[in-house]
Amino acid sequence: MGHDTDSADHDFLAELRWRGLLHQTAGEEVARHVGQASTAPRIAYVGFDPTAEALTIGNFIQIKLLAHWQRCGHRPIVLMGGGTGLIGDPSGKSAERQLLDAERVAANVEAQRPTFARVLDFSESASNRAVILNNLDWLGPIGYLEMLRDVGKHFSVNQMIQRDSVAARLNSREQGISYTEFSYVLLQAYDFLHLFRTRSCTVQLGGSDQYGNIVSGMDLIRRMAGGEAFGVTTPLVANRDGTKIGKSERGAIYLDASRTSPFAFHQFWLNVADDEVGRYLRFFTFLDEAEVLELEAAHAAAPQERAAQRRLAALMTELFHGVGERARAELAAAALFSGDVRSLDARSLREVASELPGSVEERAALAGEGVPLADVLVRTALVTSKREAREFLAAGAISVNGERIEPEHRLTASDLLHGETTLLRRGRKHWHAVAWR
RNA sequence: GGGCGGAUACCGAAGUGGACAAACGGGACAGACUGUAAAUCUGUUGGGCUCAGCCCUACGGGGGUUCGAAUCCCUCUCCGCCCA
Repeated sequence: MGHDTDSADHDFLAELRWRGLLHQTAGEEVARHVGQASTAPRIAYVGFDPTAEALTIGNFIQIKLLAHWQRCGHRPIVLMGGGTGLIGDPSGKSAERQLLDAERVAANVEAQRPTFARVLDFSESASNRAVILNNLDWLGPIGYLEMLRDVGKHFSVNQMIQRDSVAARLNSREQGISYTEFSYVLLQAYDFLHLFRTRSCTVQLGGSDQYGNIVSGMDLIRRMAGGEAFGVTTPLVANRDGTKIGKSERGAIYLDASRTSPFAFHQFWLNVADDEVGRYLRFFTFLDEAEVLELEAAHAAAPQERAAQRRLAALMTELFHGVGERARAELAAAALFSGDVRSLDARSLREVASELPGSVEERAALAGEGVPLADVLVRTALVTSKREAREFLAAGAISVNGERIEPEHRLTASDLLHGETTLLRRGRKHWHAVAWR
């Protein structure tokens, strides 16, 4: 099999197509512009909305779009919406957005930066190295009159109100749409124009909800610069049942270790459903088609091995958290899911415990009769009330250090691992580390 | 502006003076079985306690009638439908 993903003779659209990441293209002969080996390297951008300080695996698809672009020999631009983030894109939103203040947006832009470096090549030596730009740099200084006169002139309100995202809000009595959000498309179109003029950027990539914004930018480039530009969108990636990818019961999965621990991140991928794992491999990893097909075949032959999920989890964790964290996550997973935590040595135990939610308890409470387990449980995230704690205990859902215990169990010194920690578990998957001080 | 109907737990939805922390369905959580899967079966699903029992808070908000109110009355808010 060819590991030729870095070579420039790869066809970007074909790459997206087999992965199921190609939704629509916009522009005449887009395939010729971006596709073949014979064409010159092109420049494309994706806009990112800095409404959160951390990116989720949902955002990763868009970053990955740029990565494929780069691996096909083209040059990617990450456009942080420091300016547009102050306004808010109405696309795909059913309610008016909360406006963020400029400092918040600036902070988020900075916080997101390192995540991009994990996926894109920013090295000086690369001829097609990625760059990060912030549209506040050009949207900030622009004057209102200038915007209305030079850019607004080219937009027809008649067309703007036809757009689904706008029409839905216009027809909604409760929500409505503010003039601010209504005008959003001018800014994004202007971004594209600006990048076309200053960076020779001719392609905008994005999710399918960005199609309208992208086409508006292409129009503006034609009208104001007499140039030709193109757009490529990805489908909305969702699970087969229509639910959003990347939501666990604890909320979104972030790419940043401060929001989602490497262990939780690893677990997320490991728990992908059988009938989704093939799509996940295509969507999220850089494995080539032959490797994916091979993994799928292996998985179909022996689903209980979950080779596909393991590979997926390993690749993703390594990509965002590095080899060391991946190894730690795998070690922790092996110990926790076998339930065999007693055999861990002190160092491994500490590492495993550090991957889990934890709390600190008074060591003195363990003396003599000890402390009722239920009382300790309420202070963990495993249960929400003492009543619930009793319920789980009665149902046999709670184990201490990997072993089932009686509902009336009291924690004593004998429940300490290496004299310092007790690992509690609810059900199969929910762990909590108690440190005794 | 007028008329009618409605607001019940995470969601849908019963209940129309006491046996209601509230049927039923979905969801969620847990147990069994498994592969950290799916399906299936079982249980739980407001909070507290000295836990086969007791106590507190709850049926849109506020007030009232009554020994007793999710249920009756007044009022406010919001939603739906019809008429202007």
